[in-house]
Amino acid sequence: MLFSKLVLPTLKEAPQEAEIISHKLMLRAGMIRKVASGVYTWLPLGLKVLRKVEEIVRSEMNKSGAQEVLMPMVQPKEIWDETHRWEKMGKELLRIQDRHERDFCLGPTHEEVITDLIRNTIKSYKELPINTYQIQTKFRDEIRPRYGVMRSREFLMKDAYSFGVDEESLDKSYIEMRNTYKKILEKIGLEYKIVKADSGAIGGDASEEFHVLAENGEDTIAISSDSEFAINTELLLKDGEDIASLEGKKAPDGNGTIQIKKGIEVGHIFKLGTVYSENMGATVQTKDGKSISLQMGCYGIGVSRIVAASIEQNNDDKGIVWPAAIAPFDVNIIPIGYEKNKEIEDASNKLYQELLNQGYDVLLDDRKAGFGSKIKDSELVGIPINIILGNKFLDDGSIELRTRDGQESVSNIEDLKLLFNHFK
RNA sequence: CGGGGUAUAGCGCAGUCUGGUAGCGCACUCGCUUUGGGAGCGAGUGGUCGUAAGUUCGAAUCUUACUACCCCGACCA
Repeated sequence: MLFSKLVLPTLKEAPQEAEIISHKLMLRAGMIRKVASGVYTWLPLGLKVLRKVEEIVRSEMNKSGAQEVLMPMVQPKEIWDETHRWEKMGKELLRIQDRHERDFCLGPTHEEVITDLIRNTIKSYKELPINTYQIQTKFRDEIRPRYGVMRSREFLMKDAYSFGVDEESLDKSYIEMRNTYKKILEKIGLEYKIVKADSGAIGGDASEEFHVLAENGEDTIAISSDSEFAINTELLLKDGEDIASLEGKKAPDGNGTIQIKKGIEVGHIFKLGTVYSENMGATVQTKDGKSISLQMGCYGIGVSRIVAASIEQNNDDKGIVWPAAIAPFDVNIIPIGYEKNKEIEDASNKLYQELLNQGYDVLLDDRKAGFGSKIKDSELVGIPINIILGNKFLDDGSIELRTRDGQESVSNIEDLKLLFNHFK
């Protein structure tokens, strides 16, 4: 009735395809299933987490004053020719043709589309600055997809593009996004580091990456022992030098020594300058009637990658330990003898409704299964709070509360409601 | 693309060396008994052994080609 089997299609053993912990746990917890290399279906449980991350990102972006748009995934060759990226991008750009043999690509990023929109829409400095964003599926035909949704070919990304009249305006937008990204990662509850980075193929001047710290991270970063400064080691290494040799050396910013850590890049912010606006003729008129190319910035967050990175940073031998803000459910009600005992069934159903009404995201595990399987699954999937109704409830009305981090307490149903009421 | 590996039921595996027509655990279905840490008993369902060709009386097993997937490198949110 309340419980759909598709919510918990858990696996006792991880499929052979998975190597790292987050990938294994996402498969075991029934969050994702592979369709092709680097291409995944999100199951209900995984999608709930993905949507929670997405909502936090959206809400912080909106607070920053950015405007949400939705651009197409399929993009015509013509605009990519204008920036010469149709040539430059290589095989990572998945090219397709329509029935008229016109060339298109699946969007790996959207600088061309957004710049096209802005040049046709914004004509005066008075309408600037502006920051636009979207949360949308990207496709990059990665040389080697791996680690499940950590490095997939199709993935969900929030990409934002700012436009302003001068460098000062760009700086402001950049700082605004930098602060917004901090808020997003803090709200989600991840340990992260802002890292000086190479701006790569997208081009432009300055750029910084946001790394979630985790042992299995693909990037290696050098952190100053005595300051907030961090830099991607790919910028530090000279030819033939290995990463280990950096450890303990003087930090690049002069504050203490270098500590080496592994990180997962979940965000990247760039000052693009006028590269795209010059190529595509995105100009506005200034106060004194001069025509100038727009100063652009672009800011990306890997929404689906954050889900994997969160698991990579927060897990134990039992399974996933979600930060509360993005857990698929807040509470799991575990009845023992649900289908056999009317008293348990009624109490569970009632509690489920009431918590739902109070605004909690609640699951009722009404499967015909023993306590062992239910609690194991709950721990695997990482639901922060479990409410157990069993023999003790029948005896004297007591209910057990058990958190994912192992704290147990006993209560009765009225006190429990008061407690939950208090927290909401 | 270079190097390494895997492919047998939904998942994990054995069987391959030494050819004889496919098996185990979990899951699933039915029945009864169970229900506070992945329940027990009984009865079942499910596989053209990745694909194609070859060798052979006979191929999961030997040969060749191909494909998919995974891992290590360059790319990236």
